[in-house]
Amino acid sequence: MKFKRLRGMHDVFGKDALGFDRVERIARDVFARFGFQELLTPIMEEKELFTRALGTETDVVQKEMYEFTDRSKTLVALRPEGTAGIVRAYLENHFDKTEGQSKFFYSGPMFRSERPQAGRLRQFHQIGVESLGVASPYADAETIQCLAVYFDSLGIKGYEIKLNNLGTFEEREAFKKVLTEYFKPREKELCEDCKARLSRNVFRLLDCKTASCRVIVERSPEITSHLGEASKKHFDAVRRALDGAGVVYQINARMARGLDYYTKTVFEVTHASLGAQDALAAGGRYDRLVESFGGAPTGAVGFAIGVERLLMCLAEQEAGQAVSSFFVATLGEAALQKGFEVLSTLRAAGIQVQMDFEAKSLKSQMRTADKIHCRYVVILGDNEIQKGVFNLKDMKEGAQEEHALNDAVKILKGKG
RNA sequence: GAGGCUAUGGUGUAAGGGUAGCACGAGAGAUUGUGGCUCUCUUAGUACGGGUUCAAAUCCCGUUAGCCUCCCCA
Repeated sequence: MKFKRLRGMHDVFGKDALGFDRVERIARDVFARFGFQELLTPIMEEKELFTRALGTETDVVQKEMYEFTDRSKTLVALRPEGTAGIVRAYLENHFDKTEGQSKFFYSGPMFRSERPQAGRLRQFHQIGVESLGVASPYADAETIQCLAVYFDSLGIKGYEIKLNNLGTFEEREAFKKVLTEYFKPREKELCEDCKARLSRNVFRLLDCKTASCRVIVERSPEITSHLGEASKKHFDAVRRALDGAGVVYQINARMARGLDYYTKTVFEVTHASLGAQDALAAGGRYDRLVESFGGAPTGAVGFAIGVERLLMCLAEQEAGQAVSSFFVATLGEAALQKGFEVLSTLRAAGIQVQMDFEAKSLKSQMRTADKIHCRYVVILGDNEIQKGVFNLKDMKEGAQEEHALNDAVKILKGKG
């Protein structure tokens, strides 16, 4: 074959397509219950939007974005995540002026040019939620609870919610110094990766998997004890609210996030069955992002779920059931013509019905009907056409009845 | 982006220098216009490009893709 799909990009069909559909349907239902409205943004934006939002130093921006200059010489990028676009749309459509608070959900493809692996694709899908215009810790708790309720509704077992608080930008900068001062004298004992992380991004050092680094990390200062009063109070309030709502979580004081926009609350949902790419969803508060886009200081919190990873966690779903309940089988050219008419009439009446235009023998048509799990077959041959009737076979019972062609819609509706 | 492992009909697999085989699937048929079970027949493959050899699915090199770990993240 001449063409192949691009690396890290998948075709979705069959069981996966059903999974996508189910996951999105339940998301709509649950998110609506929590008051989130759908907001779909374009998959392309000015590149600058993402570098501003995510931070120029992040890997996502530095080496993973699909970017190009379009015909009008604008530097654009395929979105690597959903939040930046939502915040842009929030400001551009004046939600900040017309609504006290705005709660959105979205669903769609994201693009990151990484080396593919199970659970890591170049085009992947996220479903996410953003609450804008709320600084209250209850919004954090609501968001996290919404995520938990969603996973429970899908029937996902064994997921873990990890919670941390990174403080304000200022607190985080101050803590970065504290951390660097702690690790610097121990640099020689660190692994090669961590030596690099020390100057590039100290926070990443905290979740290093090397045993030797872990020993050092375990005794490192924790950010929770370096927070200001406001951040501490916020964190406590989030925890109390979650406890009150019965959401189970774990505090992980060493959890860092890769995107620069997070402030205060951050969280991550992991699942042990996923292997190396074990983050099922992640999110947090980003109180400075709206401001950095030129809006007023605006509290905001949200999360994104990796749809493909979610599907990997779901137990094997039932195989696809009948694509339709009725099948039209014909014999001969005249019947084929008549059959097509009947087919169209039935479909216009809202009945799910299939027909095989190629089949030669009645036998092969019956076989096809059986294979796609049709319960009833409408049989049309010259005999029937002359009498103005059709035969209806019940594939399950094996019984067969004759009815007037004019009553077809009425009869089939009664069976359906 | 780094290291490693892998690649045989549509799918799952066998053959480990000497005839590419099996199962499932798909298609047709088993007394005239009736599915499922059974039987028969048909279908279709060594990822791609080089090299070694009398001979390559098998050995070597490269490419591509997938997977695992790292990195990163959803």
